[in-house]
Amino acid sequence: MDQNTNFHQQQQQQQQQSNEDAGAAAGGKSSSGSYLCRQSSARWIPTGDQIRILRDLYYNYGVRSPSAEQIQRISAKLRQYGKIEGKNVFYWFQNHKARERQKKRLTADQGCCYSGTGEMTDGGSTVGWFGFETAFQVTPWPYNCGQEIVTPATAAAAAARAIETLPLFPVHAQEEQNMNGNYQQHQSRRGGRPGGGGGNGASLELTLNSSYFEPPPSSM
Amino acid sequence: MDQNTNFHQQQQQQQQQSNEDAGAAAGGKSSSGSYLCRQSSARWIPTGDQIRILRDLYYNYGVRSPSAEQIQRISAKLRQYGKIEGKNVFYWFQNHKARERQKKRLTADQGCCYSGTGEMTDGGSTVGWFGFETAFQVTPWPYNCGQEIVTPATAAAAAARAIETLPLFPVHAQEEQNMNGNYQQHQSRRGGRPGGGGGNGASLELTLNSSYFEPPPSSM
DNA sequence: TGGGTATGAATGAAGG
DNA sequence: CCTTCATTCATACCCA
Repeated sequence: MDQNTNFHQQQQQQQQQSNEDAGAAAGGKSSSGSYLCRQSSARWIPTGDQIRILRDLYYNYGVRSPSAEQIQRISAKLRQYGKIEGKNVFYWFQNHKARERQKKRLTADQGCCYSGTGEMTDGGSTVGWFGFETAFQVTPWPYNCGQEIVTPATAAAAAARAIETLPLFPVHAQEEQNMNGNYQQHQSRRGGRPGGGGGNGASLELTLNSSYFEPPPSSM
Repeated sequence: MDQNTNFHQQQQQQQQQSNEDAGAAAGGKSSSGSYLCRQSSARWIPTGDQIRILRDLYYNYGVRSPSAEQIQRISAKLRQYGKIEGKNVFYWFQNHKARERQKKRLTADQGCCYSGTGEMTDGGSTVGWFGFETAFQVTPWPYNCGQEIVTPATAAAAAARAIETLPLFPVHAQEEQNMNGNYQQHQSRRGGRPGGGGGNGASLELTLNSSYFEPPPSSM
């Protein structure tokens, strides 16, 4: 029982131990197209190493939209760590990029700068979102008004060479596997006073129709 | 030990049978003896008011997939009732919609169970992608050393208007006594997730551009 | 205490 | 590209 041992990683690299997953590839997918029961993983479940590499390519080498050949190369490479297809790599980059943008879009925009509502005091907590983060590198996202991923030019330049030869460093795998999980959202006092405190029901009706049109209270 | 002492929030209308405002009392106590763990719970725990509003938007106003701007607005609004981030709102709608659908599907589905589809024997594994890669042949090297990324926080003004003009809460916000009778969610607790860090250590250096991979998907 | 359920969060895969 | 769907994991929280 790990009770509070909070060291569980946020990320879930579910199964898919090593290359070759039981059944799935072995033609086990035939029979039963029933949606109710998934006979085998219909979808690719990246292994920790695969994710590590992909993330490295993305953050350290600036790979964002690999071309077909690159995808082939990458997938071939990653295949060493588990079953994978080109489309998986393709989708991975697409999703990763899209989500990064989405996150940005959802976290800050109009206001530019945090609002002094009092709750948002924590700078880092608000940006938990996906918690992407290279295992080693850093990609300090300029949250807030920032609107760009830095990715040092060096890395970009290196990317060119990287892809061609795809160095891919020897993934030093061990220790932390929670590359993705690490966000610490302190939502401590979210309930500063939730409705319960004192008969919320009634007070609610007014708040909505009024504020919705106005800019956030105290924001900006 | 009272590990978490989760005093997150009161209210947790699982099945909102009684009422959200019911257990609101607890709020307010700050800092419990909990150490070692962000008792603040890693995940967002909506307050009764927040849920009420979200549900109202969902059921009474048909909001199902709010846009980024709407999400921001909504979250700003809900922030009055407790800490919340844009992603929370985003996920809330996504989950709510998905689950409603799933439920419906599960209950109304039993009649048609096809079994027998999946004609795709084990063959298409690696190549089930048809000409996908070919289609992407278009850009050999999209990323020059410059990291494109266009400004995100731009074209959005138009969409923003949507929510502003939305009817949004006339004055009565509640009464969405949810007509759901019983929830019957199946849960396939399959667990798993091994691999994690353990073991690779394979040196990953190599040269893909050589000829390790199959010939480039140059047109099919 | 443990099981069960509800639900937040994450992400692969597509659709448009 | 952006949005949406489906699935699954993780966890809060209830109840027996």
